[in-house]
Amino acid sequence: MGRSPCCEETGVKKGPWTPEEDKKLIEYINNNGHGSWRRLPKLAGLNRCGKSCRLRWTNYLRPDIKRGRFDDDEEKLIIHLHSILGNKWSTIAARLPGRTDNEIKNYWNTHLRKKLLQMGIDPVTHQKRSDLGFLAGIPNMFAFSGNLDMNALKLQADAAKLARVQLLQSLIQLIASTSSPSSSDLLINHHVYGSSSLGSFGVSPTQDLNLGVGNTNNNQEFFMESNNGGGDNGNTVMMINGCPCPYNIHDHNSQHSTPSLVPASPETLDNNNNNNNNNNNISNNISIDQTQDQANCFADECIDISRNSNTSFGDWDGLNFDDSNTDLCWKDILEQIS
DNA sequence: AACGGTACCAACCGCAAAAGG
DNA sequence: ACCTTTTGCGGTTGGTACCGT
Repeated sequence: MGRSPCCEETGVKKGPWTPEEDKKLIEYINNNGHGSWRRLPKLAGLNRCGKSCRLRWTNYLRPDIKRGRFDDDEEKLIIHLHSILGNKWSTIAARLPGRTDNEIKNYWNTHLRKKLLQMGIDPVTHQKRSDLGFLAGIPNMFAFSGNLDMNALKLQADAAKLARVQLLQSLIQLIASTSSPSSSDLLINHHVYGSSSLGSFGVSPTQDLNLGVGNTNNNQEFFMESNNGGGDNGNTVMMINGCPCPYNIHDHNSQHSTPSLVPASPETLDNNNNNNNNNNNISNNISIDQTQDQANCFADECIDISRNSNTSFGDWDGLNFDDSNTDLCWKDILEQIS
């Protein structure tokens, strides 16, 4: 169990390897194998500690090492494996031929971790971040697609789509948390056909559900609960804190039309109160009536899109986050909540 | 051109498990 | 069973390239 003394040796060289040192190490290992790493430096004529030689070989000089950028599939696999294994870099590296644990670790820390953060995903837990702090990063999130290589385009397009879904979720969550009791007795009731998962993004199945439609995890602060398995074929109710969201954004049993706020029946209210009184434990910091109208337009379009979506993000592209002429008014919503 | 900030990544450090005597 | 040595791993550091001002 004792520590290796090799790196405590004095007089051994540290720092970057020279081409000459690399050549010596490669030639020695090609001819003799590495054998004992501790004895290798002396046998190979290198003024390095064995540990340094081993690291140089395993992380850089090994002939089967694949250099260059990580492609899209590798990125997806790393994210997926990290969601399962955590920082088990060597285990993750074993699943990516030609990649070293050090390389994957570096890539995670410099690229993928930031990507997930920008998408509002906690890179440690791979869960959606429950706070709204990531909204502050939205401008970066959408500017994110400006400096890409071709391999990253698809992943980042997915990331942008995910961000949109999460933005919608957060907006509705915020509206729910800022309503007054007099204007909160409304019920979201809409229908979603098909599913919305992040499978194509490479997040593990358990995380897929947390991010989109179909989650039944009551720990989620907000999610859409889907009943796809039953005869109702995709009847979906928006849920907040495990209870039906107390807003009627739009009833999609009828044809698409200008949404209206429909007070829920007393029975509905009672049920909601019984399910979770916290939903009415709320502050009222913004003009909820105005924001609700805007949110209704926004959510209405989202819901329509989700009705027609049958794969990962499909028609979420149809959400217009940029057009100032649109009646979505999402920017206004953001301004009001900021 | 100079400077400061940032990103990247090779290499190092220290801990702990595995292997060997 | 115990101790020492070796190896592997994950976190961190520091040099350097790049970019914006």
